[in-house]
Amino acid sequence: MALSTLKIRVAIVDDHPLVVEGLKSLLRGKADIKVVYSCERGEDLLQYLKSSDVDIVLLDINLPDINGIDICKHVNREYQNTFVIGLSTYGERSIINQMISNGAKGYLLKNATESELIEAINKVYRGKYYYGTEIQKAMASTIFHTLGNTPRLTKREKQILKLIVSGKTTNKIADELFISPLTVETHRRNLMKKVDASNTASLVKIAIEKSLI
Amino acid sequence: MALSTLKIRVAIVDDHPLVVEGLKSLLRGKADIKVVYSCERGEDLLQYLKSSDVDIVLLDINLPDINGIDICKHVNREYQNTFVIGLSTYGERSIINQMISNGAKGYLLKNATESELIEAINKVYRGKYYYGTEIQKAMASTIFHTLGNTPRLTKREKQILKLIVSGKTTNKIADELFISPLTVETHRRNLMKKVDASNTASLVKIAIEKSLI
DNA sequence: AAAAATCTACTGGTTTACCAGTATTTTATT
DNA sequence: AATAAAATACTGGTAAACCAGTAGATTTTT
Repeated sequence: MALSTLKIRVAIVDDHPLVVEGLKSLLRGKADIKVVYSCERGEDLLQYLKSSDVDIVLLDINLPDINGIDICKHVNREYQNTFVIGLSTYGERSIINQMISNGAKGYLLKNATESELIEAINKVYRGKYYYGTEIQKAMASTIFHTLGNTPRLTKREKQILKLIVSGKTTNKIADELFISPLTVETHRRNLMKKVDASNTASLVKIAIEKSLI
Repeated sequence: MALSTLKIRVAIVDDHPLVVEGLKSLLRGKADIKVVYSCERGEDLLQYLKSSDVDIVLLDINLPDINGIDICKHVNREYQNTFVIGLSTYGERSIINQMISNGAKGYLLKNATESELIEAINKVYRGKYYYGTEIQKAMASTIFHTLGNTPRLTKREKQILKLIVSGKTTNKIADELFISPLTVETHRRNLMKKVDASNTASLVKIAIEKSLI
């Protein structure tokens, strides 16, 4: 239908040949999409991009040489007109966050449907974002689970926890709340006991993780 | 088209009458959706739910009496067949996270399009998740921005930071890495300087916030 | 081969956090 | 009014973190 020059140029990077072939055959029938390149290693892609233009990179996260996150960062910095759509087997939230923070405009699980893939490519090509239903679900469930089993904190405890997380010391907190530092220390101890933390570091980690703040 | 009993029963909770009217008129034309209730306060909704069945609650987050997050939690716990779709003006990530963690199956910004709203109601009614494009975009951009201006950490620093965040003390880290505690302390100091933290608490906070780990 | 960055380790001192137990006062809950 | 929960504050001690400066050894980059 469309002229060759108007087609969306897609590059595929994945170390599983089966996945590459699957994606290729899925996209072969599409009039406005053209797979212009595919490879198994991240380095190969970076090499290819030096001499050729690509609109969309379908990028596996778990590559043998460099990790997908670094490639994403590099592509995003060097090529303003090339957008990355991340691909992975599991929807691990930390990875998704890192991908997004490094400029990935879309993200799909490998079991995404054909229509999701097509929609992702089209949306991202037009400058929008796209996260597959499975990714959204994974994000939601991960959030849901990491937040389960949340201990109940009192009003004062929450208040003090916030101040601890913000980096204030016991003495400063006491000053701010017009109470004795010894009281703050007691609250601190109770907080650690409630969330089962052995020191400030894990207290803060858990507070953020379970969004107790 | 569909019988009255098969329509999706929607309740609207928002303290801006204009928004309520807007939503109502948007949904009035839909054959398979029926707005069965609307109110301005969260308490009113909870009262209504005691005597009536509702499939979907369109819930504003910034309510005058109780906050939306608590209502969401309550509805989710008490009524297994009632699903909540959050509504808010801004896509603040912390709020979205809290909503999801309290069982909201969908989330939209108030400037969502008609088709987004309809799709959200239908998907959530069928047990799926739905987050509007604007929400996804807001999430992505918030993540992107909170992660901007990230200091570069060395391999060793990252390794030690991970162990600190996981709650290990300097001595334990030294043991684990077969180096002197004094070295670990130096790394610790350098880490704090790099991310501009004055103590462990803020170091951990920043590490998680900027996903340096 | 030289320069820069990273990792390593030290001295010597101050501050803050952590542990355990107790106990009074204030605020909700029944 | 009675009970429970939360907030307050203490003693006395140990452990860990924080601060500043220095500096040799190793690895990476130029």
